[in-house]
Amino acid sequence: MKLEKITEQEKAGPKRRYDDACAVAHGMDLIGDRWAFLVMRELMLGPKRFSDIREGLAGISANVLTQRLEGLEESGIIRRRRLPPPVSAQVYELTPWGQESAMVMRVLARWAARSPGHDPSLPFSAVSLALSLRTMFEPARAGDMTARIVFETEQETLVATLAAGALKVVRGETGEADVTVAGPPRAVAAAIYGGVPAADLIATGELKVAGDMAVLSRFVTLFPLPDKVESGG
Amino acid sequence: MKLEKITEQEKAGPKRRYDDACAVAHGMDLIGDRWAFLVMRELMLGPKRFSDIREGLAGISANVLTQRLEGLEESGIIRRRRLPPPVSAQVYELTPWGQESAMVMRVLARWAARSPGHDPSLPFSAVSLALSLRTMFEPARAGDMTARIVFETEQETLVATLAAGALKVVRGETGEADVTVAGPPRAVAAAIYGGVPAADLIATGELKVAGDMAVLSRFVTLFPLPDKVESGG
DNA sequence: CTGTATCCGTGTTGATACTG
DNA sequence: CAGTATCAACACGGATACAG
Repeated sequence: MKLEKITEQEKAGPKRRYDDACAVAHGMDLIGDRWAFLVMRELMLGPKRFSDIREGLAGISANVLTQRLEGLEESGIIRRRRLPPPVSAQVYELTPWGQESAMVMRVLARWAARSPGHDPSLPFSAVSLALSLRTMFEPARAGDMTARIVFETEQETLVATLAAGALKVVRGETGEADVTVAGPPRAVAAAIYGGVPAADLIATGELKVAGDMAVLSRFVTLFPLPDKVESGG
Repeated sequence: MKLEKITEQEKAGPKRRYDDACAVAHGMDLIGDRWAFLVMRELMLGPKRFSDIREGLAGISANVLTQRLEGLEESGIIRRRRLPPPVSAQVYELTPWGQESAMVMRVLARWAARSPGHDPSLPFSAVSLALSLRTMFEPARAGDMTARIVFETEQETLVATLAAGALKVVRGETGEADVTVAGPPRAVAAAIYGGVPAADLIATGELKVAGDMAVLSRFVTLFPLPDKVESGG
C-alpha cells in the first residue's frame, strides 16, 4: 500500500506566514519560527552536525529541529553538506546570505541586552559566549593592544585574537596563546560582563587560568554592556 | 460557583521562553511571539488604538492582539495611555526603549529584502511604506536635494521631508508640499522599488499626482534595494 | 465604539519512544 | 548518529458574546 505515496502536503503547504510584502514581516517569516534563529546562532561559528546543534539548544526536540533545518534550507539560509568519506557525517552550515544574518543578530542582541527582563543567570553556552564577545567588543577600548586568548570550555575551545583594533573569535584551533582560560562559559561571562575579578573566580575554582594574567585583566575590560533601560521604560 | 476565582495561571505562568542567557535568545523571547514584532511595527509611526493596530495586521484575531499587547507591555516595550477626555480612547505606544527596536527592524528588513522568497506582490500597508522609505533611503544619492512630498493613501497620510541629506517620514501632518501623490501604497512602492515609471502609474489611474513631477522623478531614485542573493545561495 | 472574555476547530509544538 | 512516529498540550484564528 505504500505505492500510493500521497503527497497532499506538498501541493497545499499553507504554512502559517504573514501575508505581507513588508520586509520586516518577511524577515519574521524567515527567522520567527520557534527555535529558528537559535539554530542559525548555533551555526554562526561554522558547520555543525544534527546532534551538536541539538546539544546547544536545551529543550528543542528532534522533530522540531528536523522541521527547522528543512525550513531554513528551503529558505536558502542554511545548506546541508555531506563530509568526505573519512568522516561519513552530514553537517549543516549557513549559506553566505545566512551568515549575513550576523548583523541582525548583533543588533538584536545589543537591543535585548538592555531589557529589564534579561536574566544573565540562565544557562549560557560556548557559542553564545563567542558571539557575545564579537557583539560587545568595543574597538576604542582596545587601542593597539594585541593578544591571543584561548577559552577552554567543556563543549568547545574558542580562540580570541585581538590585533589592529579588531577582534576575531573562532572555534577549534589550538595554538600558542598569551593566556588560556578554562571553565564554564558562565564563569567567563561573570569576569567579562559581571565585573567579577578573575582572581575571585580562580580562587573559587570556577576558572583556571594559565599564562599572562595582566593580558586577561585588560582583555575583560573591552566589552562594555549597553546601559539597561531605566525602570520608567 | 464563580466565587472561587481560581488564579492558577497567575502564579505559574510557564510562558514558553528560551531558557538561555544569550541576548539573542532573550531578544527572540521579546519579539519572537507570532505577530509581536509586527505589532511593534504598527506603532513605529506613533501611538495607535486597538482597532487601528488590528486594521494594519490582516489576519490577527482580537484575542491574540490582546495577548501580544499585554506581553509587550509587560516587557516594557510598549505602554498604554488613556487620552484626555475629549477623546475617551486608549492608545498604545512604544516606550523609548521600544522605539530603539527600529534599528533591529531596519537591519532585519535589509537582510530579508535580499531573500529569494520575498514576494513584493503581497499586501502592503502605509505603515510599511513609511518604514521602508526610512530603511532604504540612501543619503549619498540625495546630495543636497530638498523636498517635501505627501503620500495620501486610503488609510494614512504620510509626509516625507528631505533636507540636508536626511529623510524624515511621519504621518498625519498636512501642509504644503512639492508633490502630492495619491494612491495605494503598492503603487507607490512600484514606482520607488519596482522601477515602474510614475507616468505609467498615472496613466493607468493607479496613482494621482499633483505638483512638481520632476521632484517625484528624482525622489524615487533615492531608495535602492539591496541586491538579491544569487540562486546559488 | 473599543476593547475583552469564552468557546471551539485546527495546526504547531514538545516529550517519549522507536527505527535505519 | 540522524532522524521518524506517536500523542498530549498548547497556541492560533474565527466567531460570538459581553463590558465600559
